[in-house]
Amino acid sequence: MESAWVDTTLVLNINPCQSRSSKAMKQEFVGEVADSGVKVPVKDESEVLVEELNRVSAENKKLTEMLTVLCEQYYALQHQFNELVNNNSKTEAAKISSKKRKAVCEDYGTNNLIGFSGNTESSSSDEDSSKQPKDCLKPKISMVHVRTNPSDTSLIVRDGYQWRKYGQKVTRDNPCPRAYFRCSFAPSCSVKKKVQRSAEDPSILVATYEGEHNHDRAHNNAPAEPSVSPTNTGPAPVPSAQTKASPPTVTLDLMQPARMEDDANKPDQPIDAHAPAIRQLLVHQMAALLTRDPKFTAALAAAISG
DNA sequence: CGGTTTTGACCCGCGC
DNA sequence: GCGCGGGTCAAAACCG
Repeated sequence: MESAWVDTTLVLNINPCQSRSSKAMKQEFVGEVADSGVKVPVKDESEVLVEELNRVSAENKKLTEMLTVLCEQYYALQHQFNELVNNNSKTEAAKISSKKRKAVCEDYGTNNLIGFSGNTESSSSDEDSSKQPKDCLKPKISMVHVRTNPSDTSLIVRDGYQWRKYGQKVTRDNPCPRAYFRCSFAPSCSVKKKVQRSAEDPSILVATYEGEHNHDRAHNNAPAEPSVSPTNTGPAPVPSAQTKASPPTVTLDLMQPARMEDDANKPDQPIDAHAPAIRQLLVHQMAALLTRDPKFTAALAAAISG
């Protein structure tokens, strides 16, 4: 993806001059002259158009601002959640098994939440305690659920790190293949990542991270998805801000709104130094996704002009 | 040409 | 012991 900062202003086909053919406009003028008998100055019409253009531009700007605010809130929530997860994980970091083979503590079928569920090995949830494998003591494991476009068949979850795919397998419980990735940025980094589509909802990618990165993100200025904390011990959850393909609705998979209250109650939450860049990237991505969808732009243009 | 992806083969743990 | 299935290896293909 391009790294350059791009204006996030939505380019919508809402220019009244373009939406109306010149022929139609001529006829309109002729009709006005014929009906009233008084020539309507072209200047007035152009003023109306300019006014309309300004109004649409203001609307456009407002939408962009709303998007930015949304991204900020999303980032703040994600940062807060990741910190909580990391704090909980440190208490259980001692539980590391050298065993190569691990039973996978994944429950894709019951977990449809979009977002980040860290440290599934922490077994803090009592519902899994009964069926938890006995050797489920392994390096830090976390899961990230990412909503993607269902038509997108790639198993790529961009999280800011550099991954090298080393295998793909079709598992029994899921017709979608599972891809295996290894961190290729540092040879000493043994973090692995498994990515598989959810069996229930193919639009959801489930990424399972094993291990901890012993390095920073691959490229700090790279157009990667915002990592919540550059020195995070776990994976960086990916903002799932994809547009739904078919309906002209936009689904932003953000955290529960109730969490915003928690965020407001903790003003001393440390803010990542990369936050502005991340926000910009988020806005950029969302805007790009939205503007790429002709249905969305058409619907938005209709809504604004209507 | 070097890094990445693909893909079939192989390894190994687990259940029967 | 055997078969199954998940995970990994490694050679070939691909790509910039």
